[in-house]
Amino acid sequence: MAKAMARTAADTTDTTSPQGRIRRENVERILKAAERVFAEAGFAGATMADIAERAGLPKANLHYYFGTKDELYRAVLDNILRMWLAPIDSFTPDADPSVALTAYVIAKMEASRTRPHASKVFANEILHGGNQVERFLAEDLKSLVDAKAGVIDGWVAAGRMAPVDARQFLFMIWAVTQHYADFDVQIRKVLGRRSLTRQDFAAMTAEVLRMVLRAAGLPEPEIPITPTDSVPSNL
Amino acid sequence: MAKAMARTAADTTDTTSPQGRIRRENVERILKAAERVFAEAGFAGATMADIAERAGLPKANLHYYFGTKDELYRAVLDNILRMWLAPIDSFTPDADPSVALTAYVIAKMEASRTRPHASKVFANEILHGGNQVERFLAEDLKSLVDAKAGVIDGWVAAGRMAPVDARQFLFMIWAVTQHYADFDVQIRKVLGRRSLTRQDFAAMTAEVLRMVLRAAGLPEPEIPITPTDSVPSNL
DNA sequence: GGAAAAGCTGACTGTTCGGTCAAGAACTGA
DNA sequence: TCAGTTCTTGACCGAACAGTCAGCTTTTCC
Repeated sequence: MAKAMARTAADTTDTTSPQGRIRRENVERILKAAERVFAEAGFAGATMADIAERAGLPKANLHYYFGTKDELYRAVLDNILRMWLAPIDSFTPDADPSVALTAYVIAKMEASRTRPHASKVFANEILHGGNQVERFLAEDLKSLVDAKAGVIDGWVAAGRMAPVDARQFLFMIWAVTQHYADFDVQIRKVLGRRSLTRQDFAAMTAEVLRMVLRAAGLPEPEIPITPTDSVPSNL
Repeated sequence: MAKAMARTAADTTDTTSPQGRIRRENVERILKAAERVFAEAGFAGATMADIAERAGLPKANLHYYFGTKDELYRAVLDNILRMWLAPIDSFTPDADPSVALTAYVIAKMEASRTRPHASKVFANEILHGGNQVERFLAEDLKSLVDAKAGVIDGWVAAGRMAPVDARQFLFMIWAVTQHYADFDVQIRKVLGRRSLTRQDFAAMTAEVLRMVLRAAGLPEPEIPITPTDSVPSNL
């Protein structure tokens, strides 16, 4: 109950405050370890001891920075949600549908490749009722989808892409791209691969893109996809 | 350690044996309750007490039929896996791609509608490493996918559908259709619906089908989809 | 250099949960 | 009817776990 206790999850957001170097570093280490453990074991299956071990810190230290397991979990989720919304910015009324869709699919596939744990934590949360993200879904995400569905409807009305139910179309993109992170085990086993390389992802991305563009009634790109290694990460 | 203890999960499979009526009924009740609780809470988050309460039986009774929580979980998974493979039977070399794909997508969407808990339990298992289904994935499912990919490749080679990577195409169908069970919370919140009715599912199925057929370069169906209520369930 | 603040942590606690057990009730078949 | 089998269940146990805390060290800032 020391005064320091008051500085917890919420402060993670505040990257401008002059919080100590030590605090910042440790919070980051803990969040990184927690994201991984929560992804692998789910909220209930994860233990503070596991997370502590992965972070290389004693368990009591976690409780110093994050009062409770719940608080730590919410901090991990916050981190993930903030990242979730960004890449769809490419959807604007004036944008070329092909270009916007291509950029979006590539960004989502890159997210699945580079931050699979984040995707899994989110999937796990939704799967088990999403109580922790109810507000996010019903407000932030809904607003975004409403807006972007409007953009897509505009594209359709202008004859720039085939008629689709904009919301279902977005669901399809999410489902397919996130599948490569969330169901990686299944994909690897079915393909008989031990792991999915960057090359694998490049090929899968190209194929997903092809199918998505076809579903939108758009011509397939001539240029092959070259994945970059630069994906902004706030973790 | 009574002799009866030996009759556990494995017997669930054997529906022909003249096992007692009471046993059969209770095993079924427990499996049904367990599927639901495991779906809602995951393996670690589910408690035997929760399952017992949902089944309307004392906890010790569960341990009489299923020795351990692990054993019960495996029985639930077994039940689900058996169901997983069936609907893709419509993929045969001589079948019409449009008809086969339509039947498959409808079957998968119906599974998501009528057995969402099963889908969630499976998703949860894969999400957390799939240790319990490793053999299923690497053997049964891989064989099936290899075979059906061959069928699809044949369709493509015969010019009966657009060129696709058969395996990625199957992943897409799985991802999209299962998404409606696994991510139902997200879908409901984004659409602003309290629940998804049969009519909602009919509309979503039609849209998914349209996108899948387009992705396969096939003409869209003239006839609207009319969902049936008859989905075989072995639970 | 020194005092206050921030950070650290081993040892501990209360609770929850999977699993056990022994004694009895209900069912079965001859 | 009766013996054997199957089924039932409250009470209990040990392990695992989240969370606490008091006393300590390190850092910060004047």
